Formats: sequence, structure tokens, C-alpha cells
Amino acid sequence: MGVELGKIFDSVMKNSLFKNKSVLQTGYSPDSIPHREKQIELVASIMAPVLRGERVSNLFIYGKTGTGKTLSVQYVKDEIMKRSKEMGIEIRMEYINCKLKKVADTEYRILAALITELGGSVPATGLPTDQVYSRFIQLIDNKKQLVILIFDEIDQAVKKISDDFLYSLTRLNSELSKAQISIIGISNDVTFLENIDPRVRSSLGEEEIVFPPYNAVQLKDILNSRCKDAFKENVVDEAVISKCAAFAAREHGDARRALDLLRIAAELAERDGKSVIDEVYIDQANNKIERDKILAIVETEPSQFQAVLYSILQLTKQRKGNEEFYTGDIFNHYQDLCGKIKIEILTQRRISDIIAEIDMLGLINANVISKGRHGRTREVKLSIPQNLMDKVEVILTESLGV
DNA sequence: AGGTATTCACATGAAACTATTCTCTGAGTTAGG
DNA sequence: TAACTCAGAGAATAGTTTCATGTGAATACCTGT
Repeated sequence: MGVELGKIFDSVMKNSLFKNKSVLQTGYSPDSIPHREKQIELVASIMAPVLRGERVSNLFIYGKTGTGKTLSVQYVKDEIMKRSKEMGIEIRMEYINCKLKKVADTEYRILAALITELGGSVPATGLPTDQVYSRFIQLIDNKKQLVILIFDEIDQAVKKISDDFLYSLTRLNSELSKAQISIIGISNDVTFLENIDPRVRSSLGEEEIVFPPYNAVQLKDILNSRCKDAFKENVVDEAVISKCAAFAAREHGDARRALDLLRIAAELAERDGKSVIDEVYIDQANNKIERDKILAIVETEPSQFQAVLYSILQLTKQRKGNEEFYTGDIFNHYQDLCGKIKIEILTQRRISDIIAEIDMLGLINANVISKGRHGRTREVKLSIPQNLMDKVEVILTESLGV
């Protein structure tokens, strides 16, 4: 046994296609960010006054996922920090991702995360929020300094909390005597600023920058520049890159997606012992990404979600796929199911929300339609690919104990 | 035929409730001086 | 008297229930021709 494993390890070492895989993984910050020069310059020119010790305008940045927002901002942040260290200026720039569950998805936790970043500490719970605020203020206001807070995916936070959180933030300056803060908000949702309190809008959106999606040509450039560091010589050819770029361009120009695609394709090729990445692996990678995403969701959702999803699955099978069905059908089926597997039956109200959430996750397709005299409801269709159905069913039956 | 009023079957929203986890506070207890 | 323990009050959070209100268009119901 040990010998065979040794062989496997040896061959993996020898046949690796990668020079440095991390170059393709999320979180890697490249030396250059192609096709974002303009945006970076803009961000930098807006942030620059901080080096003169002036408070800078609040900045708001939009752009779809994978358009380089975070990367660019981080880049400018690092440059500014470097420079400020040379010049001996007190500047703090803190980056918070508001979407990370259990880290920064509520008002309390965002503040707590900031405080930890700044070297303080707060308990995870038990404290009134306004006390956390005052601790935060104390921490910042203990000396004269400029603080720039970067909130990534800020739209997620506001959806979950409310926009008076932003209001308190923008007003924070008036409570500080020595320090001053500026805010950079990053959002995927272009319409985000339109839907919030006008007072907040005007103050948060003092400056705005839009990051447009990459097109296929730009994506190719990005992939090419990363390939040099990521792969050994002659592992990828132009056609593969093109295909990758084309795939990702279709997905609203998501560079992250393109990189994932390439990395996973390479991993698959490597596993097959190939020394070159063939185009077919791009297709395989695409399927694998989709597949893994769905399976991960199905596995990790709580049992009530699983029960609802299982009901939908059963109904789909019953109806031979063709006919759509409605909230009421699902609820009835779900009730029976609960009886059978002996779990608590939730209200229809709740099931309605759960269906909406499963829709959000992309496992089903649900549209609100009006059937006239027969009321208004959601028309639901399963959107899990046929070849995954069995696998999903197995997971659900196992975890529900049907 | 054309117009309008109803009505269904939920959607959607807001508030309130529950259980869990955690802090903080202060009363009561203990042990050492 | 200082240190320690422990119960109770108060918070945050996630998941849910309760109550309330909204809604789009097929159909029932008129209306006048």
C-alpha cells in the first residue's frame, strides 16, 4: 500500500502542471492589474490627500463580481500604507468584508471586527450595541489620525441590517474630536445607492467609481498574465485561454470565474496525467464548478430547507418534469413529508420564505405569477441539471432519514 | 361585445416571540489576615 | 477585607410565528346594443 501511494505522490510531484497554483486562487494579489489602470488612478487620486493629512471624500465603488474592485482597492490601500510609513504619517485603513457570515454580517459584528482590527477586543455577544460604538470611538479618537474604512459588499450588510447603520457611520465624524474617518463602500449592486436614505446617499457617494465588466479580450490578457507565473512552460495554449475567457465573458465578465475555470481545468488535466491542458477540460471544469456548488449547498442547508427541497424534487418526479407547480402543492407535500420523517411542520408563511431563499440559491426557478381567479402564487421549477438529480436525492434522503 | 367588480391564493411586510449564548453586576460566600 | 462564586438581568442573533395588508388577472356579473 505504502509503495503504491509513494508512486502516486511521486508522479504528482513530477507531472505537476503548476509552477505556483496560488496565483490562480482567490486572494492572490498580482503585481499588475490589467485594464483597471484608469480606475486605480481614480481611486488613488481620491485617496491621495490622506498623505497630506487631510480627510478624503467618502468613496463609493460599484461593479459586478469579478471586475477587480476589491483587488484595485486593496492595491491602492497597500501603496498608500507603504507611502505613509515612509513619510511617517498616522493613517489607518481597515478592510472589512460585510458578507462573511459570522464575522461581519450584522451591525454589532462589523463594529466588533473593526475593533479587533484596530487592536481592541469586544466579546462576541452580550454587550449593547451603543457600548460597542463608544468603544470604537474611544479606540479611534485616542490620537490624531486619519482612518479610512473599506466596506466590501456593503449592500449585503445594508440588506441584512438597515441603512441607519450607514447613517451612524457617516455621522461618526461629528463625534470624533481628534481623529477623522472616511468611508469606502464597495457594492456589487449598481442600484444600491438609489434605494437608500438620501442623506446617506449624498454623504457616502461624495465620489463614485464604476468598474465595468471585462470583455473577452481583456479577460484573455488577465489570464495570460497570470499563466506566466502559474504554469510551467507550454502547458496552456492560446485556444484554451480563449475558451476560458469566452466562458467567463458570458458570465458578465467575471475574472474570478475565468481564473477558477482555468485552475480547475488544470487540476483535472493533471489528475489525468496530461502534460497539456486540453480544451475539453474547460468544459469539464465548468461542469464541476456548477456541480460542486449545488452539492455543497444541498449538503449544508438546514433540514427544513432540505425538506422543502426534497418535496420539490418529489413533485418534479411526479409531474414528469413538465408541469410547473405552486407554493400550495409544495406546502402540502412538505406537510406529508414532515409527518413521515417526524420533524416539526413550519407555517406556510415560513415555507414561502424558504422557497424564495432556495430560489436565491439558484436551485429552483420561482416566479410570482397571478392565475387570476385562482389567486397569486409562485410558479416553481427545479433547476438542478438532470445528471445531478440522483446524487442530490441521495444526499437528501440520507440527511433527512426518509 | 365590452366594461367593471370580485375573488382567489398566496405574496409581502412588520412585529413579536423563543431559545441560545454571552456579558455584566451585585449579593452572598469564603478564606486569609 | 479582598477574592471568589453564582444567579439574575439584559443583549445579540437566528429562526420562527402571528397579524396585517397587498395584489394581478381570470372570471362572474352587468349593461346597453
